[in-house]
Amino acid sequence: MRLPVSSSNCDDSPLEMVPPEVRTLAERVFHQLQSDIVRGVLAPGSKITEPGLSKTYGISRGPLREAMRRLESHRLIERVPHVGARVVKLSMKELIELFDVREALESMAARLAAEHMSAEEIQGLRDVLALHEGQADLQRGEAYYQREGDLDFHYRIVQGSHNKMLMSLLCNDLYYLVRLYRTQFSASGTRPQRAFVEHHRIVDAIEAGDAELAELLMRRHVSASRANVADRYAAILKQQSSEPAEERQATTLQETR
Amino acid sequence: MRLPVSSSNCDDSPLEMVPPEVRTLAERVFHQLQSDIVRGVLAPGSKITEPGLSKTYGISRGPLREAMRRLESHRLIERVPHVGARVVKLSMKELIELFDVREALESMAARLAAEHMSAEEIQGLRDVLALHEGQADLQRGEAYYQREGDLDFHYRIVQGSHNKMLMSLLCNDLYYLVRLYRTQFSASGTRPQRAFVEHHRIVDAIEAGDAELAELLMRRHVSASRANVADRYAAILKQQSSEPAEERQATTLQETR
DNA sequence: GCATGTTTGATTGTCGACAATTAGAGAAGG
DNA sequence: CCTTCTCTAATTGTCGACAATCAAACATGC
Repeated sequence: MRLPVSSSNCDDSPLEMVPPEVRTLAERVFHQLQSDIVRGVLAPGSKITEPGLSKTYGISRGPLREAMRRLESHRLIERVPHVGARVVKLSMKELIELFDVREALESMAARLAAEHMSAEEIQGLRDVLALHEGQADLQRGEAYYQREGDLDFHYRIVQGSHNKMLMSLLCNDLYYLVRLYRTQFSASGTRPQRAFVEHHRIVDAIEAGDAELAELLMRRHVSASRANVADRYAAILKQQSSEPAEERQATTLQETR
Repeated sequence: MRLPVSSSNCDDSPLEMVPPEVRTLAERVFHQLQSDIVRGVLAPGSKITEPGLSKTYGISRGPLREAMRRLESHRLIERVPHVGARVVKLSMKELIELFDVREALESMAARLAAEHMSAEEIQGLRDVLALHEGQADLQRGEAYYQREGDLDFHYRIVQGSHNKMLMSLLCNDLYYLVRLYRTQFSASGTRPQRAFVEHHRIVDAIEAGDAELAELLMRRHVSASRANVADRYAAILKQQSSEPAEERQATTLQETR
């Protein structure tokens, strides 16, 4: 039973140009697990057992444990020796702390981007914005915006900083957590439009080479995003406490696997 | 042959109150490797093989590979599939990038510390400073200062931020790299005294609850430290290029193991 | 002599089995 | 009925062996 490990992996390239470094089983299951956690297939707080995953993904426990160790380092799962592992579940305090760190790091990225981004990279940024402009869900002001496109935008700015350490911290350590909770607390109301405007202002500052302004605008942008997420988290908590309380697992999809 | 893995581990506690979570082999060898890398026992850039380490530490390759995967996530070693792993070796550019990130993160920590630190924690900070005051090597202005004590100081401020995400990033991801290179590029000349004064100013700001000032001072402090390290790195590079070039391994201790 | 192809040795990747530890079910006692 | 203890089942930690892959040494041909 050799069920394909990368069932949701989009690049079943015909062959040639084998994916970067997805040749080893441990690599594949790592990315698969990462994706499953971020997408909510494995609910936050749910317990994961090695034999279970081993059977699910059709691999032995060796590579699986290595993948889990990496996920642990990236803060996507939490392990207790001799007990087991659970998918991480951030409290509201922790979620806000995450955004605080983002604020410091991304504002720095914006400053560096204003100093170092090439004309081509800036054009790429503009293209991303233009793409969002035409998106229907943005006009409708629905929660759909901010799902992936927003991260594309932030990704590109981080890349534009040309600071590998910064890129690694944001893209490998923080963004997966952000994506994990973005699904639940995606912005709504007038926030998407405002965010879109803020993105434009930031790109303007970067294009003008105004590092100080880019940093300031990005700091405000992330701060506003944090406020939005905090509001929605509080609203969900309130709604939960009004309901009698049956499982207190909330907004998750499934429990075990 | 059950040779004790933690030969350099100082806590052979009689028993009772077993160390936090150092019960599993993978944990022990992880900390051991981390220590050996940071202390320079395993030279930056040197290749490390699994059978070699496996024999050195007297454990099987299973737990060893898990430890290595964690070290990889923490950026202390670099792996290439099917090829092997090497101890990380930062270029001057990467080292400066590391300090840039430190600047952003630690200045944030200082700001939060000014807002959240308790009286006891501030007193602890003062104690650390008082301890340094009496240290002989500080007066002599030698390179010895800045080895561990400086980090103690920074550790405490990061703790004082009360932001777990920030603590994790700085203490688990960045400080080990900082310590790895601090040995080589430790400050000298008038820098130690100046750093000491800067530390005092920062604590004053924190005690006064002046978050903005604490942030600014910490930003300058780390920035000055980066400039110092950059100077010394450049000096070593220059000295190297004048020497004919025999191994270009430079400032390392040993090659393989 | 240099480039190319082959072989060999070692290292990495993967697997299955066994030992150690834990958490929960169930029995015994108060 | 609750507490405590024991025991069992499942999970985690560890090990040794086998297969896949790579790098360098060797040989061959031009």
